[in-house]
Amino acid sequence: MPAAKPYHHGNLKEALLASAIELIAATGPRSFTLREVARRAGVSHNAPYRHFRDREDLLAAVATEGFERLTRAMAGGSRRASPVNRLRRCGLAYVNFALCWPQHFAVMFDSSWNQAEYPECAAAGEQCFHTLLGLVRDCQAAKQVPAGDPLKVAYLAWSLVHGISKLANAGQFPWRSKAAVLRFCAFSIQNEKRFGRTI
Amino acid sequence: MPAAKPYHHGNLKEALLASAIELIAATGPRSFTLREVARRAGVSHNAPYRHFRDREDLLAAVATEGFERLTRAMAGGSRRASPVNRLRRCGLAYVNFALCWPQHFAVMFDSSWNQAEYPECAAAGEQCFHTLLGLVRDCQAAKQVPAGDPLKVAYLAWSLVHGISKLANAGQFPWRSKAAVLRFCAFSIQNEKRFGRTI
DNA sequence: TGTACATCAGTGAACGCGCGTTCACTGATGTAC
DNA sequence: TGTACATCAGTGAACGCGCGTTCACTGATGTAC
Repeated sequence: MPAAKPYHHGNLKEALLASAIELIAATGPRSFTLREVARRAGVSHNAPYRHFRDREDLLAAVATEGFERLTRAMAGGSRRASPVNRLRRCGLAYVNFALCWPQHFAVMFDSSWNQAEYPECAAAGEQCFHTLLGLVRDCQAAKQVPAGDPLKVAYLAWSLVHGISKLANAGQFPWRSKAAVLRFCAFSIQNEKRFGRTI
Repeated sequence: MPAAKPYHHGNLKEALLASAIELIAATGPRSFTLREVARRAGVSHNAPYRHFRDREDLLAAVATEGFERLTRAMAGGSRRASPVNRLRRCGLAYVNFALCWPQHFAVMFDSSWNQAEYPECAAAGEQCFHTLLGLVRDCQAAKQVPAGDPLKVAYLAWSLVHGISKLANAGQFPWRSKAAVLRFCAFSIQNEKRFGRTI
C-alpha cells in the first residue's frame, strides 16, 4: 500500500500528457497553459520541466499523440474490404476524428511542427500520410483508381477531407450533428464523380 | 497646414483597422494585441476603446474586412468567361488569397464568428459563400455541372479549396512556391474527374 | 456673431492578473564498494 | 548487509513581463440660443 502522497509520482510524464490532452479538448490551444496542466495532474507548477523542455515541447507531444491516434483510426478499417472501400472508410475516419477532437486536431494542424525541432512529431504526421498513400497505391494496384502519381491523388483526397473537417469545426456548414457532416462527407467522396466529370 | 500632432486623429478607426491587418499579417493572431495595434497607429494604448468594444471586436473587424476582400477576389473573374471557367478561377482565387494572407485567412476561419454577436462579420462571410453558390448555379443552368442540390455542390467545392489552403499554409505539402501549390490546385479541380470517376 | 454647454476623441497613470521561467531547495532512489 | 554518494524527481518562493481594462482627466468640436 503506497503512502497517501508519495513524493515521486511514478509516471508523471504520461499523466501530464493525458492532462494536457484533456485540457486541450476542454478549452483549446489558446488557453492551454503549463500551469493548468500541472494543476490537473495534481503536481506543482514546475514539475513539468523535469519532463518537457517548455510549453511548446509539451504541445508537440500532444500533437504527436494525436497523429498516432489518427493513424490508428485511419488504418482501422477491415482488412477484408476492397481497397477502394478502405480508402473511403479512411476518409470518413479522418473527418470523424476531427469532429470528435476538434481542438486536438487544431493543435496538430494549425501550426507546422518543424522537422528539425520536433522530429518525433513530424514523423508521426508522416505516418498518417503514408497510411493514406498506401491505400491509394492499393487502389491503383487493384485498378480501382486511375494510375498516375499516387502522391498527387493522395494530396487531393487529403485536401477534401481536411477541408470538410476544418469547415465543419469552424461552424461553416448548416448541419448541426456529426452524423449529418459525415453523411455529407460520404456524399462528397462518392459524388466527386458526378461533380468532377465536368469541372 | 495642420498642426504637427493634432489631438484628433481624423480617421482613427480606419487607421486602427489597417494597423491591425498589418500586424496580423506580420505576426499572426497569437501575438495580436490591442496595445501593439495602438502603437502601430501612433496612438495611446487605449484610444482603440473609442472605436472598438474590446480586442475581440477589433479582431472581428479584421475578419470582416478579410471576407470582403476575399469576395472581391472570388468574384473578380472576367464576365465573358464561361460559367465553369469562372468557377475554376474562383477556386484558384480562394487558394491564392489564403497563400498570400495566411494569418488573415486564419483569423477569418479558425474561429467561428457568431451571427448574434458579430452580425456584420457573419454577413460578410455569407457573401463569400453566396458568390460561390451563384457560380455553381450558373454552371448548372449552363449544363456544365450536373443538376442537383447546388448547396451540396458548393460545399464540396469549398471543402476542396479550403483543404488545399489550410494544408498548404500548415506546410504539409512538398511544394515550396505559391505557384506550385496553385498548379496542384488547378490539377485538383480538373482531375477530380479522373479520381472521382471510380472512388 | 458670441457664448454656454454637451459631447466626442483622445491621454496617461494605475490595477490586477496569470503566465513562463528560474532558483535554491529537499526527499527519494540507485549504485559502487 | 551497510554505507556513502551521485542522481533523479519533485517543491515553493520569486521575478519580470505585457496584457486587457478601468479611471479620471483634457483638448477639440458641434450646436442651441
